[in-house]
Amino acid sequence: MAERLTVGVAARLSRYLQVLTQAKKMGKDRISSQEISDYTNINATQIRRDLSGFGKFGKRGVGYNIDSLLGEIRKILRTQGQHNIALIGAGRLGQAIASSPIFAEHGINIAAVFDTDPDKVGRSIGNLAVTPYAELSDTVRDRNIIVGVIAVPAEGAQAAADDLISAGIKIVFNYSEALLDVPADVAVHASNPAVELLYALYFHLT
Amino acid sequence: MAERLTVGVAARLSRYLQVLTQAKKMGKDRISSQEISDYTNINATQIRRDLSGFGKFGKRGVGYNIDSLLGEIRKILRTQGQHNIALIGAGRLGQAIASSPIFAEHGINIAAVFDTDPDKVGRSIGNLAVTPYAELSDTVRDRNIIVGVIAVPAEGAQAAADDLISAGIKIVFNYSEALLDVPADVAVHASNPAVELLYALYFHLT
DNA sequence: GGCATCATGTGACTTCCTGTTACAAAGCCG
DNA sequence: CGGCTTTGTAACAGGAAGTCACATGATGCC
Repeated sequence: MAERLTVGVAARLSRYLQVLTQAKKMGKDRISSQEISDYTNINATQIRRDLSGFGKFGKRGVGYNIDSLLGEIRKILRTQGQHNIALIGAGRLGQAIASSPIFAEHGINIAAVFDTDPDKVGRSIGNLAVTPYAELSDTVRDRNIIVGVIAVPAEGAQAAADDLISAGIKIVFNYSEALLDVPADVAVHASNPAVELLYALYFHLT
Repeated sequence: MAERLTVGVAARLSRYLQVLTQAKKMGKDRISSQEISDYTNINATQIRRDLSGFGKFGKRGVGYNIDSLLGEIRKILRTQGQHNIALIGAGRLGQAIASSPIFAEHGINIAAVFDTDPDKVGRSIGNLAVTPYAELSDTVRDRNIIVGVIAVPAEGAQAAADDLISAGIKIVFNYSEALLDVPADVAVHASNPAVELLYALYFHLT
Protein backbone atom coordinates (compact mmCIF):
# COMPACT_ATOMS: atom_id res chain seq x y z
CA MET A 1 0.00 0.00 0.00
CA ALA A 2 2.96 2.29 0.54
CA GLU A 3 4.00 2.04 -3.09
CA ARG A 4 4.00 5.21 -5.06
CA LEU A 5 1.60 5.41 -7.92
CA THR A 6 2.97 6.07 -11.36
CA VAL A 7 1.91 9.32 -12.95
CA GLY A 8 -0.24 7.46 -15.43
CA VAL A 9 -2.24 5.66 -12.78
CA ALA A 10 -2.66 8.76 -10.65
CA ALA A 11 -3.82 10.76 -13.66
CA ARG A 12 -6.37 8.15 -14.59
CA LEU A 13 -7.65 7.80 -11.04
CA SER A 14 -8.25 11.55 -11.05
CA ARG A 15 -10.28 11.25 -14.21
CA TYR A 16 -12.38 8.52 -12.63
CA LEU A 17 -13.00 10.79 -9.67
CA GLN A 18 -14.33 13.45 -11.99
CA VAL A 19 -16.65 11.08 -13.78
CA LEU A 20 -17.88 9.57 -10.55
CA THR A 21 -18.72 12.88 -8.90
CA GLN A 22 -20.70 13.92 -11.95
CA ALA A 23 -22.44 10.59 -12.32
CA LYS A 24 -23.42 10.83 -8.69
CA LYS A 25 -24.88 14.28 -9.24
CA MET A 26 -26.90 12.88 -12.10
CA GLY A 27 -28.52 10.53 -9.64
CA LYS A 28 -26.79 7.30 -10.56
CA ASP A 29 -25.61 5.01 -7.84
CA ARG A 30 -23.65 2.43 -9.74
CA ILE A 31 -21.52 2.46 -12.86
CA SER A 32 -19.67 -0.05 -15.00
CA SER A 33 -16.12 0.13 -16.23
CA GLN A 34 -17.54 0.40 -19.74
CA GLU A 35 -19.49 3.51 -18.86
CA ILE A 36 -16.44 5.15 -17.35
CA SER A 37 -14.61 4.21 -20.50
CA ASP A 38 -17.21 5.96 -22.66
CA TYR A 39 -16.72 9.22 -20.80
CA THR A 40 -12.97 9.12 -20.48
CA ASN A 41 -11.90 7.23 -23.60
CA ILE A 42 -9.79 5.08 -21.36
CA ASN A 43 -9.83 1.38 -22.13
CA ALA A 44 -12.31 -0.50 -19.94
CA THR A 45 -9.86 -3.28 -19.17
CA GLN A 46 -7.34 -0.70 -18.11
CA ILE A 47 -9.84 0.85 -15.76
CA ARG A 48 -10.64 -2.46 -14.12
CA ARG A 49 -6.97 -3.23 -13.80
CA ASP A 50 -6.23 0.16 -12.28
CA LEU A 51 -8.90 -0.39 -9.66
CA SER A 52 -8.32 -4.04 -8.96
CA GLY A 53 -4.74 -3.28 -8.09
CA PHE A 54 -5.98 -1.81 -4.81
CA GLY A 55 -8.78 -4.14 -3.87
CA LYS A 56 -11.97 -5.66 -5.17
CA PHE A 57 -14.28 -2.71 -5.32
CA GLY A 58 -16.81 -3.94 -7.86
CA LYS A 59 -19.51 -6.55 -7.95
CA ARG A 60 -19.33 -8.98 -10.86
CA GLY A 61 -22.27 -8.70 -13.16
CA VAL A 62 -23.23 -5.38 -11.57
CA GLY A 63 -20.53 -2.79 -11.64
CA TYR A 64 -19.16 -0.38 -9.07
CA ASN A 65 -21.06 1.41 -6.36
CA ILE A 66 -20.35 5.06 -6.99
CA ASP A 67 -20.20 6.23 -3.40
CA SER A 68 -17.92 3.51 -2.20
CA LEU A 69 -15.68 3.79 -5.26
CA LEU A 70 -15.35 7.53 -4.70
CA GLY A 71 -14.20 6.84 -1.17
CA GLU A 72 -11.74 4.19 -2.26
CA ILE A 73 -10.15 6.37 -4.90
CA ARG A 74 -9.86 9.28 -2.50
CA LYS A 75 -8.22 6.90 -0.07
CA ILE A 76 -5.74 5.77 -2.71
CA LEU A 77 -4.93 9.34 -3.67
CA ARG A 78 -4.79 10.27 0.02
CA THR A 79 -6.94 13.31 -0.55
CA GLN A 80 -9.80 12.54 1.75
CA GLY A 81 -9.66 15.46 4.12
CA GLN A 82 -10.11 19.14 3.60
CA HIS A 83 -7.38 21.10 1.91
CA ASN A 84 -6.94 24.83 2.11
CA ILE A 85 -5.88 26.81 -0.91
CA ALA A 86 -5.21 30.49 -1.54
CA LEU A 87 -6.40 32.36 -4.57
CA ILE A 88 -4.38 35.30 -5.83
CA GLY A 89 -6.32 37.74 -7.95
CA ALA A 90 -9.92 38.81 -7.60
CA GLY A 91 -10.45 39.81 -11.20
CA ARG A 92 -12.85 38.08 -13.54
CA LEU A 93 -10.95 34.83 -13.57
CA GLY A 94 -10.48 34.87 -9.83
CA GLN A 95 -14.16 35.52 -9.33
CA ALA A 96 -15.08 32.71 -11.67
CA ILE A 97 -12.85 30.32 -9.77
CA ALA A 98 -14.05 31.46 -6.36
CA SER A 99 -17.71 31.13 -7.21
CA SER A 100 -17.44 27.71 -8.78
CA PRO A 101 -18.64 24.77 -6.70
CA ILE A 102 -16.02 22.61 -8.33
CA PHE A 103 -13.44 22.83 -5.58
CA ALA A 104 -15.81 22.31 -2.69
CA GLU A 105 -17.07 19.10 -4.27
CA HIS A 106 -13.66 17.60 -3.88
CA GLY A 107 -12.95 18.77 -0.38
CA ILE A 108 -10.89 21.74 -1.44
CA ASN A 109 -11.58 24.90 0.47
CA ILE A 110 -10.63 28.31 -0.84
CA ALA A 111 -9.41 29.75 2.43
CA ALA A 112 -8.60 33.23 1.20
CA VAL A 113 -8.65 35.48 -1.84
CA PHE A 114 -5.97 38.16 -2.21
CA ASP A 115 -5.70 41.18 -4.41
CA THR A 116 -3.44 44.20 -4.55
CA ASP A 117 -6.18 46.48 -5.81
CA PRO A 118 -7.53 48.50 -2.84
CA ASP A 119 -10.88 48.79 -4.61
CA LYS A 120 -11.33 45.06 -4.55
CA VAL A 121 -10.15 44.49 -0.99
CA GLY A 122 -13.04 43.98 1.37
CA ARG A 123 -15.55 43.25 -1.36
CA SER A 124 -16.92 39.77 -1.15
CA ILE A 125 -16.66 37.06 -3.71
CA GLY A 126 -18.74 33.97 -3.21
CA ASN A 127 -18.84 34.06 0.57
CA LEU A 128 -15.29 35.26 1.08
CA ALA A 129 -14.02 38.76 1.62
CA VAL A 130 -11.02 39.78 -0.45
CA THR A 131 -8.00 40.05 1.81
CA PRO A 132 -5.26 42.65 1.33
CA TYR A 133 -2.31 41.25 -0.51
CA ALA A 134 0.03 42.30 2.28
CA GLU A 135 -1.47 39.70 4.60
CA LEU A 136 -0.72 36.84 2.25
CA SER A 137 2.27 35.54 4.09
CA ASP A 138 0.65 35.50 7.54
CA THR A 139 -2.56 33.97 6.28
CA VAL A 140 -0.79 31.18 4.45
CA ARG A 141 1.04 30.23 7.61
CA ASP A 142 -1.90 30.62 9.98
CA ARG A 143 -4.39 28.69 7.91
CA ASN A 144 -2.07 25.93 6.80
CA ILE A 145 -2.45 26.65 3.12
CA ILE A 146 -0.49 24.39 0.86
CA VAL A 147 -1.59 25.35 -2.63
CA GLY A 148 -1.61 28.74 -4.33
CA VAL A 149 -3.70 29.51 -7.38
CA ILE A 150 -2.49 32.40 -9.50
CA ALA A 151 -5.24 34.23 -11.38
CA VAL A 152 -3.56 37.54 -12.11
CA PRO A 153 -2.38 39.09 -15.39
CA ALA A 154 0.89 37.77 -16.77
CA GLU A 155 2.85 40.81 -15.57
CA GLY A 156 2.16 40.09 -11.94
CA ALA A 157 2.39 36.32 -12.04
CA GLN A 158 6.06 35.92 -11.21
CA ALA A 159 5.83 38.28 -8.26
CA ALA A 160 2.79 36.43 -6.94
CA ALA A 161 4.62 33.14 -7.31
CA ASP A 162 7.65 34.48 -5.49
CA ASP A 163 5.52 35.68 -2.61
CA LEU A 164 3.62 32.44 -2.35
CA ILE A 165 6.83 30.47 -2.35
CA SER A 166 8.48 32.59 0.26
CA ALA A 167 5.41 32.06 2.43
CA GLY A 168 6.14 28.35 2.17
CA ILE A 169 3.85 27.13 -0.57
CA LYS A 170 5.06 24.19 -2.63
CA ILE A 171 2.29 23.75 -5.18
CA VAL A 172 1.35 26.55 -7.55
CA PHE A 173 -1.44 26.55 -10.10
CA ASN A 174 -0.73 29.10 -12.76
CA TYR A 175 -3.66 30.40 -14.77
CA SER A 176 -1.72 33.24 -16.29
CA GLU A 177 0.16 32.92 -19.56
CA ALA A 178 3.49 33.64 -17.93
CA LEU A 179 6.20 31.04 -17.53
CA LEU A 180 7.25 30.90 -13.90
CA ASP A 181 10.75 30.44 -12.59
CA VAL A 182 10.57 28.52 -9.35
CA PRO A 183 12.91 26.51 -7.13
CA ALA A 184 13.21 22.83 -7.91
CA ASP A 185 11.14 21.73 -4.94
CA VAL A 186 8.08 23.69 -6.01
CA ALA A 187 5.62 22.14 -8.43
CA VAL A 188 3.96 24.38 -11.00
CA HIS A 189 0.87 23.28 -12.83
CA ALA A 190 -0.19 25.41 -15.73
CA SER A 191 -3.23 25.22 -17.89
CA ASN A 192 -3.15 26.87 -21.24
CA PRO A 193 -6.44 26.62 -23.08
CA ALA A 194 -5.03 27.92 -26.34
CA VAL A 195 -2.32 25.32 -26.48
CA GLU A 196 -4.71 22.54 -25.61
CA LEU A 197 -6.91 23.80 -28.38
CA LEU A 198 -4.13 23.62 -30.94
CA TYR A 199 -3.48 20.10 -29.79
CA ALA A 200 -7.14 19.18 -30.20
CA LEU A 201 -7.24 20.80 -33.62
CA TYR A 202 -4.36 18.73 -34.87
CA PHE A 203 -6.17 15.51 -34.23
CA HIS A 204 -9.30 16.79 -35.78
CA LEU A 205 -7.81 18.11 -38.95
CA THR A 206 -6.22 14.83 -39.95
CA MET B 1 5.30 13.97 -43.60
CA ALA B 2 1.82 12.59 -43.91
CA GLU B 3 2.27 10.34 -40.91
CA ARG B 4 0.03 11.00 -38.00
CA LEU B 5 1.72 12.14 -34.85
CA THR B 6 1.21 10.08 -31.75
CA VAL B 7 -0.64 11.79 -28.96
CA GLY B 8 2.53 12.00 -26.91
CA VAL B 9 4.46 13.85 -29.57
CA ALA B 10 1.60 16.23 -30.32
CA ALA B 11 1.16 17.00 -26.64
CA ARG B 12 4.85 17.74 -26.23
CA LEU B 13 5.00 19.90 -29.32
CA SER B 14 2.15 21.95 -27.86
CA ARG B 15 4.11 22.45 -24.68
CA TYR B 16 7.09 23.62 -26.68
CA LEU B 17 4.86 26.12 -28.43
CA GLN B 18 3.79 27.52 -25.12
CA VAL B 19 7.32 27.89 -23.85
CA LEU B 20 8.50 29.43 -27.10
CA THR B 21 5.78 32.05 -27.24
CA GLN B 22 6.54 33.08 -23.68
CA ALA B 23 10.29 33.08 -24.19
CA LYS B 24 9.76 35.27 -27.22
CA LYS B 25 7.71 37.72 -25.19
CA MET B 26 10.54 37.87 -22.70
CA GLY B 27 12.76 39.12 -25.45
CA LYS B 28 14.81 36.02 -26.13
CA ASP B 29 15.55 35.04 -29.66
CA ARG B 30 17.15 31.67 -29.22
CA ILE B 31 16.75 28.80 -26.81
CA SER B 32 18.42 25.47 -26.13
CA SER B 33 16.75 22.12 -25.65
CA GLN B 34 18.04 22.22 -22.08
CA GLU B 35 16.20 25.45 -21.35
CA ILE B 36 12.97 24.06 -22.76
CA SER B 37 13.55 21.04 -20.60
CA ASP B 38 13.85 23.19 -17.48
CA TYR B 39 10.47 24.75 -18.10
CA THR B 40 8.61 21.66 -19.20
CA ASN B 41 10.32 18.90 -17.22
CA ILE B 42 10.61 17.00 -20.46
CA ASN B 43 13.88 15.25 -21.09
CA ALA B 44 16.22 17.34 -23.26
CA THR B 45 17.16 14.39 -25.45
CA GLN B 46 13.50 13.70 -26.00
CA ILE B 47 12.96 17.28 -27.09
CA ARG B 48 15.76 17.14 -29.59
CA ARG B 49 14.50 13.84 -30.89
CA ASP B 50 10.96 15.16 -31.25
CA LEU B 51 12.20 18.09 -33.26
CA SER B 52 14.82 16.35 -35.34
CA GLY B 53 12.20 13.91 -36.56
CA PHE B 54 10.88 16.69 -38.78
CA GLY B 55 14.03 18.44 -39.91
CA LYS B 56 17.16 20.07 -38.64
CA PHE B 57 15.87 23.16 -36.98
CA GLY B 58 18.70 23.92 -34.61
CA LYS B 59 22.25 25.11 -34.89
CA ARG B 60 24.82 22.98 -33.11
CA GLY B 61 26.55 24.79 -30.33
CA VAL B 62 23.91 27.51 -30.44
CA GLY B 63 20.40 26.25 -30.00
CA TYR B 64 17.14 26.96 -31.76
CA ASN B 65 15.98 30.23 -33.21
CA ILE B 66 12.70 30.92 -31.47
CA ASP B 67 10.87 32.50 -34.36
CA SER B 68 11.74 29.87 -36.85
CA LEU B 69 11.08 27.05 -34.45
CA LEU B 70 7.66 28.48 -33.67
CA GLY B 71 6.89 28.44 -37.36
CA GLU B 72 8.15 24.91 -37.81
CA ILE B 73 6.10 23.54 -34.93
CA ARG B 74 3.00 25.31 -36.14
CA LYS B 75 3.64 23.78 -39.54
CA ILE B 76 3.93 20.31 -38.01
CA LEU B 77 0.74 20.77 -36.04
CA ARG B 78 -0.91 22.29 -39.10
CA THR B 79 -2.23 25.15 -37.09
CA GLN B 80 -0.66 28.02 -38.90
CA GLY B 81 -3.68 29.92 -40.06
CA GLN B 82 -6.40 31.66 -38.19
CA HIS B 83 -9.04 29.56 -36.52
CA ASN B 84 -12.43 30.82 -35.49
CA ILE B 85 -13.99 29.69 -32.26
CA ALA B 86 -17.29 30.42 -30.56
CA LEU B 87 -17.65 31.14 -26.88
CA ILE B 88 -20.89 30.22 -25.15
CA GLY B 89 -21.52 32.12 -21.96
CA ALA B 90 -20.71 35.72 -21.16
CA GLY B 91 -20.54 35.33 -17.40
CA ARG B 92 -17.41 35.82 -15.36
CA LEU B 93 -15.62 32.87 -16.86
CA GLY B 94 -16.66 33.80 -20.37
CA GLN B 95 -15.46 37.34 -19.82
CA ALA B 96 -12.17 36.13 -18.46
CA ILE B 97 -11.64 33.94 -21.51
CA ALA B 98 -12.71 36.60 -23.97
CA SER B 99 -10.43 39.23 -22.56
CA SER B 100 -7.36 37.06 -22.35
CA PRO B 101 -4.72 37.57 -25.02
CA ILE B 102 -3.88 33.92 -24.85
CA PHE B 103 -5.91 32.79 -27.82
CA ALA B 104 -4.90 35.57 -30.14
CA GLU B 105 -1.25 34.77 -29.55
CA HIS B 106 -1.76 31.42 -31.15
CA GLY B 107 -3.82 32.52 -34.10
CA ILE B 108 -7.12 31.63 -32.50
CA ASN B 109 -9.83 34.16 -33.01
CA ILE B 110 -12.90 34.33 -30.83
CA ALA B 111 -15.39 35.02 -33.57
CA ALA B 112 -18.47 35.35 -31.41
CA VAL B 113 -19.72 35.27 -27.85
CA PHE B 114 -23.22 34.00 -27.14
CA ASP B 115 -25.45 34.25 -24.14
CA THR B 116 -29.09 33.54 -23.44
CA ASP B 117 -29.41 36.36 -20.93
CA PRO B 118 -31.04 39.36 -22.67
CA ASP B 119 -29.26 41.70 -20.25
CA LYS B 120 -25.91 40.55 -21.51
CA VAL B 121 -26.73 40.57 -25.20
CA GLY B 122 -25.35 43.61 -26.94
CA ARG B 123 -22.92 44.46 -24.18
CA SER B 124 -19.36 44.25 -25.29
CA ILE B 125 -16.67 42.04 -23.93
CA GLY B 126 -13.14 42.68 -25.02
CA ASN B 127 -13.96 44.10 -28.43
CA LEU B 128 -16.82 41.79 -29.22
CA ALA B 129 -20.51 42.35 -28.76
CA VAL B 130 -22.44 39.54 -27.14
CA THR B 131 -24.63 37.88 -29.75
CA PRO B 132 -28.09 36.48 -28.97
CA TYR B 133 -28.02 32.80 -28.39
CA ALA B 134 -30.64 32.22 -31.07
CA GLU B 135 -28.16 33.21 -33.75
CA LEU B 136 -25.65 30.58 -32.77
CA SER B 137 -26.42 28.16 -35.53
CA ASP B 138 -26.27 30.71 -38.35
CA THR B 139 -23.13 32.35 -37.06
CA VAL B 140 -21.31 29.07 -36.72
CA ARG B 141 -22.04 28.24 -40.32
CA ASP B 142 -21.40 31.68 -41.74
CA ARG B 143 -18.11 32.25 -40.00
CA ASN B 144 -16.73 28.78 -40.42
CA ILE B 145 -16.38 28.13 -36.72
CA ILE B 146 -14.97 24.75 -35.85
CA VAL B 147 -14.55 24.87 -32.09
CA GLY B 148 -17.04 25.70 -29.35
CA VAL B 149 -16.02 26.72 -25.87
CA ILE B 150 -18.62 26.16 -23.18
CA ALA B 151 -18.42 28.58 -20.27
CA VAL B 152 -21.87 28.28 -18.80
CA PRO B 153 -23.09 26.78 -15.51
CA ALA B 154 -23.35 23.02 -15.39
CA GLU B 155 -27.12 23.03 -15.82
CA GLY B 156 -26.92 24.58 -19.25
CA ALA B 157 -23.85 22.80 -20.52
CA GLN B 158 -25.49 19.83 -22.18
CA ALA B 159 -27.97 22.03 -24.01
CA ALA B 160 -25.17 24.28 -25.23
CA ALA B 161 -23.23 21.27 -26.42
CA ASP B 162 -26.24 19.88 -28.26
CA ASP B 163 -26.80 23.17 -30.03
CA LEU B 164 -23.16 23.52 -30.98
CA ILE B 165 -23.10 20.01 -32.33
CA SER B 166 -26.25 20.40 -34.34
CA ALA B 167 -24.71 23.51 -35.85
CA GLY B 168 -21.89 21.28 -37.08
CA ILE B 169 -19.17 21.75 -34.50
CA LYS B 170 -16.87 18.79 -33.89
CA ILE B 171 -14.61 20.06 -31.12
CA VAL B 172 -15.99 21.18 -27.78
CA PHE B 173 -14.09 22.65 -24.87
CA ASN B 174 -16.05 22.18 -21.72
CA TYR B 175 -15.27 24.51 -18.84
CA SER B 176 -18.31 23.52 -16.85
CA GLU B 177 -18.31 20.69 -14.36
CA ALA B 178 -20.90 18.72 -16.29
CA LEU B 179 -20.15 15.51 -18.14
CA LEU B 180 -21.30 15.83 -21.71
CA ASP B 181 -22.92 13.15 -23.79
CA VAL B 182 -21.88 13.62 -27.39
CA PRO B 183 -21.81 11.58 -30.60
CA ALA B 184 -18.70 9.54 -31.23
CA ASP B 185 -17.34 11.88 -33.91
CA VAL B 186 -17.25 14.87 -31.59
CA ALA B 187 -14.23 15.46 -29.40
CA VAL B 188 -14.75 16.89 -25.92
CA HIS B 189 -11.90 18.41 -23.99
CA ALA B 190 -12.58 19.14 -20.38
CA SER B 191 -10.45 20.86 -17.84
CA ASN B 192 -11.19 20.32 -14.20
CA PRO B 193 -8.94 22.36 -11.93
CA ALA B 194 -10.07 20.57 -8.79
CA VAL B 195 -9.20 17.17 -10.12
CA GLU B 196 -5.84 18.35 -11.39
CA LEU B 197 -5.24 19.76 -7.96
CA LEU B 198 -5.94 16.45 -6.26
CA TYR B 199 -3.53 14.86 -8.68
CA ALA B 200 -0.86 17.42 -7.86
CA LEU B 201 -1.47 16.98 -4.15
CA TYR B 202 -0.92 13.26 -4.32
CA PHE B 203 2.57 13.67 -5.65
CA HIS B 204 3.38 16.31 -3.14
CA LEU B 205 2.16 14.50 -0.07
CA THR B 206 4.30 11.44 -0.66
C1' DG C 1 -34.33 -24.11 -8.86
C1' DG C 2 -31.89 -23.81 -13.15
C1' DC C 3 -29.85 -21.19 -16.61
C1' DA C 4 -28.59 -17.38 -19.42
C1' DT C 5 -26.49 -13.02 -19.03
C1' DC C 6 -23.60 -9.58 -17.59
C1' DA C 7 -19.49 -7.35 -15.68
C1' DT C 8 -15.50 -7.90 -12.83
C1' DG C 9 -10.89 -9.65 -11.91
C1' DT C 10 -6.72 -11.32 -13.92
C1' DG C 11 -3.19 -13.63 -16.76
C1' DA C 12 -0.29 -13.64 -20.93
C1' DC C 13 1.49 -11.40 -24.77
C1' DT C 14 2.74 -7.66 -27.78
C1' DT C 15 3.73 -3.13 -29.05
C1' DC C 16 5.31 1.20 -28.50
C1' DC C 17 6.92 5.07 -25.84
C1' DT C 18 10.25 7.20 -22.96
C1' DG C 19 14.63 7.65 -20.56
C1' DT C 20 19.55 6.81 -20.65
C1' DT C 21 24.06 6.73 -22.34
C1' DA C 22 27.19 7.74 -25.63
C1' DC C 23 29.35 10.14 -29.21
C1' DA C 24 30.30 12.42 -33.63
C1' DA C 25 29.45 16.69 -36.18
C1' DA C 26 29.06 21.56 -36.29
C1' DG C 27 29.07 26.24 -34.85
C1' DC C 28 31.23 29.95 -31.75
C1' DC C 29 34.81 32.44 -29.29
C1' DG C 30 38.96 33.72 -27.38
C1' DC D 1 43.80 26.90 -33.80
C1' DG D 2 41.68 24.53 -29.95
C1' DG D 3 38.31 24.28 -26.42
C1' DC D 4 33.46 24.59 -25.36
C1' DT D 5 28.79 24.20 -26.28
C1' DT D 6 24.74 22.10 -28.21
C1' DT D 7 22.54 19.56 -31.76
C1' DG D 8 21.49 15.24 -34.13
C1' DT D 9 21.37 10.15 -33.72
C1' DA D 10 22.14 5.45 -32.61
C1' DA D 11 21.60 1.60 -29.44
C1' DC D 12 19.52 -0.32 -25.63
C1' DA D 13 16.66 -1.08 -21.50
C1' DG D 14 12.55 -0.64 -18.92
C1' DG D 15 7.95 -0.12 -18.45
C1' DA D 16 3.29 1.29 -19.55
C1' DA D 17 -0.86 0.39 -22.05
C1' DG D 18 -3.75 -2.09 -25.49
C1' DT D 19 -5.60 -6.70 -26.77
C1' DC D 20 -7.35 -11.23 -26.20
C1' DA D 21 -8.96 -14.65 -23.45
C1' DC D 22 -11.36 -16.71 -19.73
C1' DA D 23 -12.82 -18.01 -15.09
C1' DT D 24 -15.66 -16.34 -11.38
C1' DG D 25 -19.45 -14.42 -9.16
C1' DA D 26 -23.98 -11.71 -9.08
C1' DT D 27 -28.56 -11.02 -10.94
C1' DG D 28 -32.79 -11.93 -12.94
C1' DC D 29 -35.90 -14.41 -15.93
C1' DC D 30 -38.50 -18.56 -16.89
